[in-house]
Amino acid sequence: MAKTDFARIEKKWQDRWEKEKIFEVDEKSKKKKFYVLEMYPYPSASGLHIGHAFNYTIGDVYARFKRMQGFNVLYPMGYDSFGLPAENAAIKHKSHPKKFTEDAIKNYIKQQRNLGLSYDWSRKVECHRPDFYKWDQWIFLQMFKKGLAYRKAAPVNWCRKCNTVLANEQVREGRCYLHEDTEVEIKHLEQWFLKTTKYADELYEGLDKLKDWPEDIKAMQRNWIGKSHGYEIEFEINGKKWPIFTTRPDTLYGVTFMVVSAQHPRLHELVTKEQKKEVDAFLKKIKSTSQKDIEELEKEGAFTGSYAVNPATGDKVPVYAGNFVVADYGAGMVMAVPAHDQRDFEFAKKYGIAIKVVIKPFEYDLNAEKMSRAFTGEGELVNSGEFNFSNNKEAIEEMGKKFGKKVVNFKLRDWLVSRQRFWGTPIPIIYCDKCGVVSVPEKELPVVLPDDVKFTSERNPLIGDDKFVKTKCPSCGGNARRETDTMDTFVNSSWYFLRYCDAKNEKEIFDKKKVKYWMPVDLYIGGREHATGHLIYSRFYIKFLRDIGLLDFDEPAMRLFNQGMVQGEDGQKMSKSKGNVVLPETVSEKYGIDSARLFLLSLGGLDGDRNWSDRGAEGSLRFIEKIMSYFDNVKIGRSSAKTEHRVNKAVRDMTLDIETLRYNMAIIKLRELFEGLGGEIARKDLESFVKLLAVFAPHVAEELWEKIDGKGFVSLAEWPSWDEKKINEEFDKIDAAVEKTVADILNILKIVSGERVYVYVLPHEVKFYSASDLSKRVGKNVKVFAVNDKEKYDPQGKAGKAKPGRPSIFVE
RNA sequence: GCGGGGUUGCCGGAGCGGUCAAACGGGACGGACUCAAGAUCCGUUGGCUUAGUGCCUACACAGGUUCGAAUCCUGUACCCCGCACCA
Repeated sequence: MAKTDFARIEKKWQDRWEKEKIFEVDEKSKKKKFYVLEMYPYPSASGLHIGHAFNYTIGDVYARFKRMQGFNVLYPMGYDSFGLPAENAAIKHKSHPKKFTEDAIKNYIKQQRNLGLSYDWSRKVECHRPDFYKWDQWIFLQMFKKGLAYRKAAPVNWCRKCNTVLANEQVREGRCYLHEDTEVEIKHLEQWFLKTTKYADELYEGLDKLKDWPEDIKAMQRNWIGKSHGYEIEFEINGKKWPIFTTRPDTLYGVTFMVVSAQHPRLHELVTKEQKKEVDAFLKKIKSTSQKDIEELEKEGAFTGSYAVNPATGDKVPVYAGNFVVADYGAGMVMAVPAHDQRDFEFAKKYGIAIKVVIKPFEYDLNAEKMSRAFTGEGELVNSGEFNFSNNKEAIEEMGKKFGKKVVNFKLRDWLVSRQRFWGTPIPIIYCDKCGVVSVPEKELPVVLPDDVKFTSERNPLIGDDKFVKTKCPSCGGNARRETDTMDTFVNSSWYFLRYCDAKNEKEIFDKKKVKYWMPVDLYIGGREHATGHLIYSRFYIKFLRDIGLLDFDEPAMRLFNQGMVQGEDGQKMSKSKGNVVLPETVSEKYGIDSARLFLLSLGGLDGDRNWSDRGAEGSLRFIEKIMSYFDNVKIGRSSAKTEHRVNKAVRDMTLDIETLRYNMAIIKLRELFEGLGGEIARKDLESFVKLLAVFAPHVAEELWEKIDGKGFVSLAEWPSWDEKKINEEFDKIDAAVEKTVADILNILKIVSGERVYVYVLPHEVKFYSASDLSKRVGKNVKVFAVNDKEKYDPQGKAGKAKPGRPSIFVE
């Protein structure tokens, strides 16, 4: 289909770039640094599809652009190579996940190379390699020392398909993030956690400073961290103080019962002998309810037999165990005000608990007996002792302070990092009967995953591997055993971008000076799905590493960009089962990868979804082929003022468009510029055109650069500058005038028939009107005269009607 | 329920106070070239009207601000996406 042999051109330039190592960088440069990063991929066995190509092309264009602008650009690639699919494949084929992983990586590299991505491959990071995960373990130990890595028994999310626990961030609507059909079960296990909550407030407040992060991502993080201001109020139960968290102390006089979470660790303290049976039955019932039904779940509970003393009224109110109270939010217990909270209302109705109105709506009265739902609006306090008649909203602060204290609460939970799987970073911990939990000494790192283990679907093969498990206690030298859980793979991605700065360091996690030079990331590109996972974890890691003195900045990435999805031609998500997967190899073969890059980038804003389209790719191919044939017989000489205007304007506008990631706009301007090239062109202007093209279609641009004897690689050429003085909007007006004249002629030709067209132009405008161009455009024989031309043919005296920018026309 | 973002011509999608009946691409249609097809080139693609004009209706809907709105404000409807029994 393509006339040009793109495969040849692509290979030629990819080989040269690689041979000359032109994209490799170091910190010694005097140039200003720029760090472009794409989220590193999990190397899946199925390889890359065109959507990945789109993703990486966004970064590649930017890296090329900044490089040409004279920045020292760090643009690395690596692999998030721990994870379940490889382990599952190993189980299935009785092999080792390492083999699957490394094969997949090889394939990825080959594919990415074929996309023409300008990575510095010398900095490649693969997190399944001991030289990388050693530092995962090292960080873990630093956290352990500071008490930020800790072990606790807790209700945790368990996916039976993954055969492991999951972090909160990996549970979506009660289901496993990897298995949409699998409901997560709650188990009570002792697990390792990282104390993300230590930084909850900084993670929350820091979002305001991330000016160049998308609003929706920041909103999602705010939502996830869930900072809320409220009051802690103590209720006395059986002589002990039990604090609760509330945002509505104004309703305190309306509390008619309390609800403690069914998962509350101290629930048993509240259950009396008489009620034990009932509570146990209730707990058993909840356990068998699947997570998914929770949305529709009716509020249920059981009376514990205990009573709490309302600090405002001194009244004793019953304490229930309930299924709608979250154990680890606030205090795991709530005060219930059925008159003014819908959940409490439903619960009270079900169990026949008193409903006491304490807020009266301004317009009418409430009757507790007759209410069909809770009143949650604003009103006037009643039945509230000294606070009667005040506005409930205004009373919040005063009542909160009187009966409790102001506190801030977060939804964010500590990060559960233990995984009961093999293919992850081993947790560097040893259990000794005498000394308890002991960390592996730093000099013994890494704790390496063994190669010779047998995989079964039953359990983590490390458990049965005595060579791995049996060890000596570093503290007392006695017999001890290693932790067999590994870490969540999101641990690796929390800091991999730091390792790129000093990927081969064997002595330390990284050279502080190098990281100081490159970090933070200037542009980070990746999917929106990482909003509340990776993008929070990595922010947390940065803050921790800063606090132990390794870093001197607060946030990993200054600017974040979430690309849209590339769907199949049918508008559906690409998947093997739908048969709509588009592979970069196929595309390259048909259109050349440069056409594909150009097409994908020109389909609209980069953050929107787009459908692959063979037709569209053909359109881009046509454009590239036209460019190539233009260069076959371009006349290099002097540019007209108009050409200079066009080139300079395009350079100016495209520079801004690329800077702001509006590649689609830049490509349109490139097309317009090309359409306007004609006649002689100065070498400098022609070179500018190739440079503008080079970021989008690098192989073709290199080929053209060579053809016009450009110096070195266009990939390293200096980004064109523009001269504002050469930009003269008059030229655009003239173009518009010519267009208008064409339209006028065609309009007249619609009404009258004629073969010869005469155009009469004011003398100083004659040079803008080319008879041959006009003839071609209107498909008739056109003659152009100056109005003062004595020789002109003008039988009807039309010439006199010509105006500036508006020639007169005669057709016969 | 809370939060984020949308709604533009046949389609995708620009435009973010006048120069807009609205970029660019795709599709469709007409023409040139050709024995023919393809490729390429030119044109049309809201309606009426006209020797190159003028007018009407248009950027989800309804109002408002303004000399002037697809663009700003308010409300309504619909759509997409996150989070969600968070007290």
